[in-house]
Amino acid sequence: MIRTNTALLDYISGIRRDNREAISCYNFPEGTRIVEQQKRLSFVYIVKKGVAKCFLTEENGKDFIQEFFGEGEVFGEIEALNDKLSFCAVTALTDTEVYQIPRTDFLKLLDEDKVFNRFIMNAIAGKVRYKALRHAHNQLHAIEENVQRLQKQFPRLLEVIPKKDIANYLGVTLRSLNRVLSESGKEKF
Amino acid sequence: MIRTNTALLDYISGIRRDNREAISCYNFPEGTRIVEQQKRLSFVYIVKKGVAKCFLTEENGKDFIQEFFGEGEVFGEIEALNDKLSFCAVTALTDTEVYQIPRTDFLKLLDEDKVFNRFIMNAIAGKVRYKALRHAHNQLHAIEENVQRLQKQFPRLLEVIPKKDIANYLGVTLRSLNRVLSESGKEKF
DNA sequence: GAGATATCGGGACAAATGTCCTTTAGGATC
DNA sequence: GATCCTAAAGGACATTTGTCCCGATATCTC
Repeated sequence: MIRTNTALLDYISGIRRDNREAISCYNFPEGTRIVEQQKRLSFVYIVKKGVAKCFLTEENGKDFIQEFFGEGEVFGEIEALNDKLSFCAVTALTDTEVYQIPRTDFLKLLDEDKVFNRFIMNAIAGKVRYKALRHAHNQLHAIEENVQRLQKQFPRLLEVIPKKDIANYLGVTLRSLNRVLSESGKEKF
Repeated sequence: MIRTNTALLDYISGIRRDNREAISCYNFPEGTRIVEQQKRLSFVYIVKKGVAKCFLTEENGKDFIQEFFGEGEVFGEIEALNDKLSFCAVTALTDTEVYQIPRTDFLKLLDEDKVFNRFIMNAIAGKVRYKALRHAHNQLHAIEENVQRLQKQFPRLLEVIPKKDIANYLGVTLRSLNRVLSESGKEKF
């Protein structure tokens, strides 16, 4: 649910010690936007601290949350590779620090640093696997089971993430989420 | 919907001319199973000819179709990278020929052949992007709009793919799919 | 030809989910 | 204090989707 990749974070921190001019670090206060949807991206980002949400707004105004990015998660790498416009926006859910790598430097690193290459390859592969399992579950189960799965993965869910975001992550309305939460509570009595 | 990657297919065909011992080619008749779910995979596959379906069976017995693989699509690469069990099964929807690359040769190619590395990186990145857009749309629109989107992407849809598979791809029941198909037909009169 | 089996189509009803609307509460701003 | 946001909670109702049927049709097998 909140994805992390501490091995990648450690590695990029190490690279940065030798390469300070290429990799910069920025702070985004809670609620601010890090990446816009449908823009050309010049950078690849890696979360150093905090949690960001990555989401897509459809033409009907509804949002769908792709992932919550925690420490070490990379974003912008898909766009750097395929040279298309960003298909998601990213905003800081808490105060968030990110490493920012210019696209050309990122591609050069991929090409010249085999360890980095493998880290990124694994990160992207992880996204495929995660999405595959998540969406299969979401499509084949009722909201209640999907919520329970999230709570199991991440018990502090309701304390940390606004309910509207949880609903948007599950692809349901806030009303429906509230309903299953209160009803599954009742059943215990 | 039916994904293809002819550039990768051409490239792998070229590699195979110099490397015939590593990359073999097999034929799978319609309906046969190429990969099992929850198994350790020893190979990475690239579709040479035909269409295969990649799907996941949940513990409640329901299937969810992840992708239809057409020419040049690669599968098994996620498992080769992360060394986990397969999370999907793959069966031949039509008679299907595949190139089969032993896992160790695949990883060696990734490491030693920068062009191949980039092809695979782009292929996996493409899967992330495709899934992100697809699932956002599916979660935020009604079945009818989702079917229309598929028909627009792939007009011969209903002639080529069994309805049950289309329903499983959309994560809905066959009954619901039939309903929206017959009702959206009626509205035109 | 009789008996399996698979795909397709759809009726009737049940259950899940969405839409719309009202209320409450707290924080921010002027 | 008045006003404006935003998040949360939930009632009432409409719509969508699923479940459980039954029947038709085609193919394959013995």
